[in-house]
Amino acid sequence: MSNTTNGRVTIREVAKLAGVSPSTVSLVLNGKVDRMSAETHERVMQAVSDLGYATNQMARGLKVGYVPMIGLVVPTVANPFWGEFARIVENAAMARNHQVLLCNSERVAERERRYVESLLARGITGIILGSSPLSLKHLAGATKRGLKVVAFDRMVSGEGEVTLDSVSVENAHGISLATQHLIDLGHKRIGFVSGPVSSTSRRDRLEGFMQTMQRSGLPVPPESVWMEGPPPGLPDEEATEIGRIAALSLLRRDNRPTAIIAINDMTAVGVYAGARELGMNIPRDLSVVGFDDIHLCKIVSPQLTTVRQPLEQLILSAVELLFARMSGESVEDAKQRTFPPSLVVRESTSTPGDVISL
Amino acid sequence: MSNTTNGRVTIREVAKLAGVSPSTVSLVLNGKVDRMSAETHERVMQAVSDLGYATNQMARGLKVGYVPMIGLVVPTVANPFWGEFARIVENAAMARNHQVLLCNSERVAERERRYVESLLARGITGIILGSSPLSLKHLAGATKRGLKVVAFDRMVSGEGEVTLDSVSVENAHGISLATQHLIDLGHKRIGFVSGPVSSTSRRDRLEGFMQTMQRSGLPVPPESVWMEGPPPGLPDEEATEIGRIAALSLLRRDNRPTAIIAINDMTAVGVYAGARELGMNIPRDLSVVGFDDIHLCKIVSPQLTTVRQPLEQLILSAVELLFARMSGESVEDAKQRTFPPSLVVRESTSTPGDVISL
DNA sequence: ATGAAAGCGCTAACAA
DNA sequence: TTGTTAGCGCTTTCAT
Repeated sequence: MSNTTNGRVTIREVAKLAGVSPSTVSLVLNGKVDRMSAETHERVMQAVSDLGYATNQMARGLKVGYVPMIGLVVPTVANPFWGEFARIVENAAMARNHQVLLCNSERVAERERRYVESLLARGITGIILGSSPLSLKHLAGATKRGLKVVAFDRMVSGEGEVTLDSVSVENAHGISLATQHLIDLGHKRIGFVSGPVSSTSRRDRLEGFMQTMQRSGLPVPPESVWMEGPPPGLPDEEATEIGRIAALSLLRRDNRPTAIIAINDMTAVGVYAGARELGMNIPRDLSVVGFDDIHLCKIVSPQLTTVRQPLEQLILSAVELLFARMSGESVEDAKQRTFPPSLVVRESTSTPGDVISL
Repeated sequence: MSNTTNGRVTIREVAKLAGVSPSTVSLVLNGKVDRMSAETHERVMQAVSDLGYATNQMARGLKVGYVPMIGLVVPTVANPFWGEFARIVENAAMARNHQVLLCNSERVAERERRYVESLLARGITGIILGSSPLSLKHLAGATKRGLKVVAFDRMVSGEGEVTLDSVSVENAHGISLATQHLIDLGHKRIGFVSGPVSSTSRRDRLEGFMQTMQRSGLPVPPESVWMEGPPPGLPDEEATEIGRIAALSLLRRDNRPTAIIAINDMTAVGVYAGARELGMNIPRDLSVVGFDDIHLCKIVSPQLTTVRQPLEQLILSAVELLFARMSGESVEDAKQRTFPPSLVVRESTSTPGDVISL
């Protein structure tokens, strides 16, 4: 295969073997073969495969100014939702011959900024932003220098803010589906467990909840919506922990809710844990609904009723948008694509029973 | 900040501002300041920060032949175990100023090979192999060309095989802990759910099970060991599905096992699902133990008894080994580090009750 | 203690 | 239709 002593095969060796110049090889490699003799083309291809040549991406990247990679910034792939997310992004990127550089922001803006800076230095020109603080000021420098980013949270465009493309599910509508489902079952006191409302998607979900309750004339006492952050010294899996703590708090109150809507599935599973600690049975004593529809929903007991986010579609759309931007295609500015959610009723919701006393 | 029209700041501009030559700037950037006047050093640093200079990694990589990145190959980060794994690897790499390029092999060797090929082309010189087919023939080319790899499965060194570094938990011992725990509780018919024995870690776990049973004089009828693969058209989460199917099969037999040991936690959770489908209660009707101790163990109900793998330690050790190899430090050949597992008893195991009839 | 020069492997005008 | 040439931005001898 290789005939160099130590390193990899270069374009010159291919050229020599094929009896052409390096630039001709480059032309072939880059598909610019319109006005090339079929015979030359063939010879080059042969040499490439004989030598097992593969383009040195560092050299190519230096020359052309970019590299076939995209960045993926998520809070942490230790959370199964983001794990699934990352997997789908990777496959979509692979279909376009790109690889993905994984960045777990751990939700700290400074870390995110440093990551983005380093992506730029590596010649990456586009990133997918899974979730991010409400403000994107820390990314302003990068976007100004040409970094394309498409976000999953629809971004607020405040003053001094970057406006950018986004793809998202209709969050408010999704939650309203969930809320209405519970109301239809007969629930009147419904809790909402969110954690910090740190993104537009969270804000929209909360809003959808409030509006639907209001529409049905049901009161939402402030104590029934949980927006506290994770306990300090957060464990790796903050979402479940928030759910657990929140459930403990909400369910110990007089006039406790008979149902809880969680901001996402992992949090809902945390609510399961909290309710169990109090000896409650789901759904008999408490109905729970989540958001996202991760695999886990079908595994936990009882299977979780949730709002399905068409994740694959969303991501495919995001990746498509990103590649359009990266290749300089003109896309109307700051496109916001949204997709419809759907309610998936499983076992965790039922008509409210008698409220058990603790 | 930047004073170029469009692109990034280069080393020449820094040099100009500092009134020195580009090579001096490079020297500073690479910490070769032993015999440099403090004053020059200072001026360069100042210019770097004034201009917000950041090294172009493509150019640097081209020159030096490698790039501050490591590859991470796992079956799929959609599986929470590998998600946690990836997160820890990323943090460890970050501590060494490296980033990680994520590769979901989906357990297909050809895909793995293509990935590794492309990592090489990008100037990556080291990878962590989370799990891999038993044979590593498909990586022989890459290792021959200098790629360093440390694996999590201890690798068989058959003929024509690559021998490489590995870090792993004492798998057989871990399972023997689990098996003995069940035996001590009074279980006599214990099932083992593995899925395909495709790696040494799986092989070792199975072995540990067989030996411990034998030591106690307990028979292991072949039907009580499940080694079938995922159903064709595998869903994204194969591990849980294997567990579910296996449980369904094992538990429907006469003389069904009163306890099941699963090859890992996700599979154990799948066993939960299967048992539930049959109306069984865990641990009353069936004891279950897993392996790994992922976060989920504490979330599911009942909390899963499992064998804890000191994942953080393992990964830190692997990354350390990898960086030693990458920097050409002499490490004895094909180092195999192993770490001790520990049993974590939670709620999913108890003394066997009467065997319920289905 | 610092600078000049060469070149990593590739691509893209421009020439031929 | 193909080759020549000039860098991309950086590091690294080798001079000074």
